[in-house]
Amino acid sequence: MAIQQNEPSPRIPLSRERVLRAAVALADERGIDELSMRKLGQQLGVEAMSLYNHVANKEDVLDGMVDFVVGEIDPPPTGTDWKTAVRERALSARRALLRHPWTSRVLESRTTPTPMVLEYFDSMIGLFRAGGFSIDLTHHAMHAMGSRLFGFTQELFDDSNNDLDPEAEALMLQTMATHYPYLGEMALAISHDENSVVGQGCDDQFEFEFALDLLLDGLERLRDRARISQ
Amino acid sequence: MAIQQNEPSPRIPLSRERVLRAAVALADERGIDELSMRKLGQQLGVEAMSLYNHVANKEDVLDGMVDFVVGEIDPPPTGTDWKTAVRERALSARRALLRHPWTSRVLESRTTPTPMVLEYFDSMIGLFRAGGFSIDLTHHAMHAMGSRLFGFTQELFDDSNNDLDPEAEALMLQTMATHYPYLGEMALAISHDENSVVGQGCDDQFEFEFALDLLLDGLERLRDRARISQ
DNA sequence: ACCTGAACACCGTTCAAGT
DNA sequence: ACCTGAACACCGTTCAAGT
Repeated sequence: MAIQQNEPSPRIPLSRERVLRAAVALADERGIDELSMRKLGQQLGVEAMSLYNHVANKEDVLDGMVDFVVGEIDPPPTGTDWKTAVRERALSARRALLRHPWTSRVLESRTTPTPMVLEYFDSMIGLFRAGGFSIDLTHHAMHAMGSRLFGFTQELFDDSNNDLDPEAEALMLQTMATHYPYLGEMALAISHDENSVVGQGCDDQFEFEFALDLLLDGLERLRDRARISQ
Repeated sequence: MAIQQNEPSPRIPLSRERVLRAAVALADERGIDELSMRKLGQQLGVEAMSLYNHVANKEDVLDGMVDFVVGEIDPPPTGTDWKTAVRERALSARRALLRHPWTSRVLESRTTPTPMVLEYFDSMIGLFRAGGFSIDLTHHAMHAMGSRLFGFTQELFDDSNNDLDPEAEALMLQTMATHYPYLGEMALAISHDENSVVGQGCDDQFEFEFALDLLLDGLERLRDRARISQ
């Protein structure tokens, strides 16, 4: 005979999973600015301090929330050409972000990408590579996909807050290559000089102009086509 | 005989201008997370409460900070073709945002664009129009410039938090058209049906796919060109 | 092992009181 | 007209204390 209670999910024990789910739900309903550890605890019928048994701190919660959304992105379709595969993936990502509109702002505040985010990028790189793109062009393509052309290029790997020594750096690159083969391949190709670090060797100015010119050229072509057909 | 003091800018009276300058400097040096009304006051040698004589609240400060950065973007060059004009403008915007890296995150949190931001968009639209782009293609071009293709389209005018009645809406569109001619032209063209509001009539899904396909087609072209030349 | 109460060092903002 | 001190309702987080 189960005892009925009005409390939200009363008997289910707290867990990281449950905390993150509640955080996503709260942000979806009330906005990310309304998310606080205290309100999150309240939502789970628990004091805020209890959350720290399942989660390191609020930053950890935010990381977990991003992972939750990234986890909702469909895996790349199989048996199609690279273009529809990349296309479907980007559209699926867009749908996930539309379901959780706070994600882009939270993403912008993250300093280091989580494994899930890296996995998403890695598989996206894999699609380009499988489509016959050179490492170099794939690299530019990835930057172009993420850039905002009103003045801002999203840096995938911000190397400015990097306090690792070269050996640790090389080791990290090594282990990364085993988990994210395409990311590793690209990182290696980009930084094959002495002081090589992941993301260094990215000429962000070049990448910005690459995406910008790709768009401008495409737009010009469309304009001229419209003129001719008139 | 001026009296010397070590206090930072002691005799200069407080003003909105001075508050915003200090806010930008503080965010540049210590990061946007470190910006608080209390620290901002401290930086100006004043209690936090004094700031409220020159600024409505913290949101107002953030709006002012964005305007400060947008104000640093160079005016569009004259006497050049549309492409170099748009290009120079985008590159200038990028330089401004690189000088103040917190801007993109603050921009993302703004709900309504300030007049300065509108002016920036308006003049950008003007460049496309002067370059012979149709209103329609200009509209798509503007969306494409601002979109982030990993899943997120930046909405220039988020109409979801719009509580104006149709008459007020029409009046706003009218006054907007006088201040921002190109924006007004476009808004009018987009929403020429009954329930017309600024930004409604934007098929965001279409815009996202437009930018995405423009990039994918361009990338394909580059890949094939690289293959041939090899 | 997990949850709590009290406490600490912070927030943004209001308001009556000072000059 | 501008600045201030005290106060309010919030934060994230620590830690000793409870079960």
